[in-house]
Amino acid sequence: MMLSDVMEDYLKAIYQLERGHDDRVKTSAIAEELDVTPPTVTSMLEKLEDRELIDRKKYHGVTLTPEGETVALEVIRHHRLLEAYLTEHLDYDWSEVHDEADRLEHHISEDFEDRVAAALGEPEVDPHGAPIPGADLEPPQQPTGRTLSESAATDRVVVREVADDDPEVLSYLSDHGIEPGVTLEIREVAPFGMFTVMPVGDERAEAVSLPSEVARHIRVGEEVPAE
Amino acid sequence: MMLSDVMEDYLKAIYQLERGHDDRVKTSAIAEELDVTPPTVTSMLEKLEDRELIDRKKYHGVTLTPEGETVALEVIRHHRLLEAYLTEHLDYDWSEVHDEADRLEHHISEDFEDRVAAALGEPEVDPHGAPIPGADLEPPQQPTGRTLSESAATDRVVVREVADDDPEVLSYLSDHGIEPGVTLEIREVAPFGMFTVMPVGDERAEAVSLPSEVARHIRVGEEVPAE
DNA sequence: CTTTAGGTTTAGACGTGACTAAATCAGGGC
DNA sequence: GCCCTGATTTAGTCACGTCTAAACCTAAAG
Ligand SMILES: [Mn+2]
Ligand SMILES: [Mn+2]
Ligand SMILES: [Mn+2]
Ligand SMILES: [Mn+2]
Repeated sequence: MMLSDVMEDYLKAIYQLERGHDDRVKTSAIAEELDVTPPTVTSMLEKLEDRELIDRKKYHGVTLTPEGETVALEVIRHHRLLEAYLTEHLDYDWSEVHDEADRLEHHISEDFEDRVAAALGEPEVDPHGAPIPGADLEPPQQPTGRTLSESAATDRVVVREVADDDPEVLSYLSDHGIEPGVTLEIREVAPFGMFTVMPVGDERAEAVSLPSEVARHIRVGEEVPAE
Repeated sequence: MMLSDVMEDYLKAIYQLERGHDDRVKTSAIAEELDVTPPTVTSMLEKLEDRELIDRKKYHGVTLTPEGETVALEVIRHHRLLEAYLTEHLDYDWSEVHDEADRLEHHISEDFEDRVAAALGEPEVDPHGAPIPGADLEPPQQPTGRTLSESAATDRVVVREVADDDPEVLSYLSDHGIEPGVTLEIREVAPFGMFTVMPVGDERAEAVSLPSEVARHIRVGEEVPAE
């Protein structure tokens, strides 16, 4: 089955929207995600349905079939391995890798995928902390923990994942010491959802305030006691 | 100017056919090179002419404009840098890199190009011995020397470039000790154009016979006296 | 139960890059 | 100098992925 890169992007988008708890994914959600109009999405969904990559109920959204999910996971594996490779071996900053990976993900061979994975030592997470699907293309388990925006003042939390693709936001965060693995002390939660946090362990760190749109994309977990 | 990857492939093909001494490049030559039908080529040439990337005289072929040549050189730089990177850093054999590079060349950013070039130390040739255009995109000078098929028996020559893309042929050649840098002793030139050569300096090397189609793609130069 | 607003699909169009079949041109042979 | 063969272009078609405008369905509000 030969799929265009556009089809791959639709399947990836549907997968990610499904994980976002919209268990049936709506036309308008896909249109927004991929920045196309709803009629465009409808016609693409018809093609994906013909190929049995999605289940569709007219007017009531779609879900991926197992085959569709496998394709999506393959694309996501490519994407995240590329992001990891670019930061590890080509000196990219984590804020810069997304767009490059988003184009290349459709054009690398399975051989390339294997070699990149080997060069990295079969990594389990990408530079943003997102899990990289294994070569078996089983769905990685849903990340545990909560988002920063669901946390309370005075909590101490560890950043697990920063699920944002905007380079501006990402480089702002890393400039202020926020990246996966860092411990944060939550100083204040303002009523309009502004979180003020303080990276722990860095002498020169200062408190940073993050609006809820940003806090919502930061997944955090419990602080793990030093082993 | 936004160019599709298909347009880039046409410009690259025209560039390479121009270097092959067809100073005006014919529709049929491009069709053959890119494995499409002549009417397909004609309609693409009309588009490239509209964008002033080629000069076209109906029924009499095309030449690249300076702008078209720059695009072609950019694509070729991508291609050859990728080939070099894949062999140097991802453990590919020189016989395997062509197809991978041929797809990726259209999808990497200028930033990626720069980082790959830096990681390789601004290399001047790709793994097949072909010159890599510089970042300035000036045309590299035409390679000097002659092809193996233009050489005579008893000559000792150094392989400069193996200008073949077929992985089967390339891995056959490297299995028999023939790759850029190797010195060959020409043992025999059969009347039907079969060249029998012997790699010098490798104990276990045996003589290899190469038909003229293969010998024509091997560029050789004078043996350089050890410095 | 009816209305209506908003989301979805249908209808019709367009540009790209490919094809086949048919018309046309150019250059070599006579 | 005319003819013919082969290369090239024209003409018409198709699949893809996108769009806008219009029709249609659903579900929530009244
Ligand atoms: Mn993509
Ligand atoms: Mn990522
Ligand atoms: Mn290519
Ligand atoms: Mn090469």
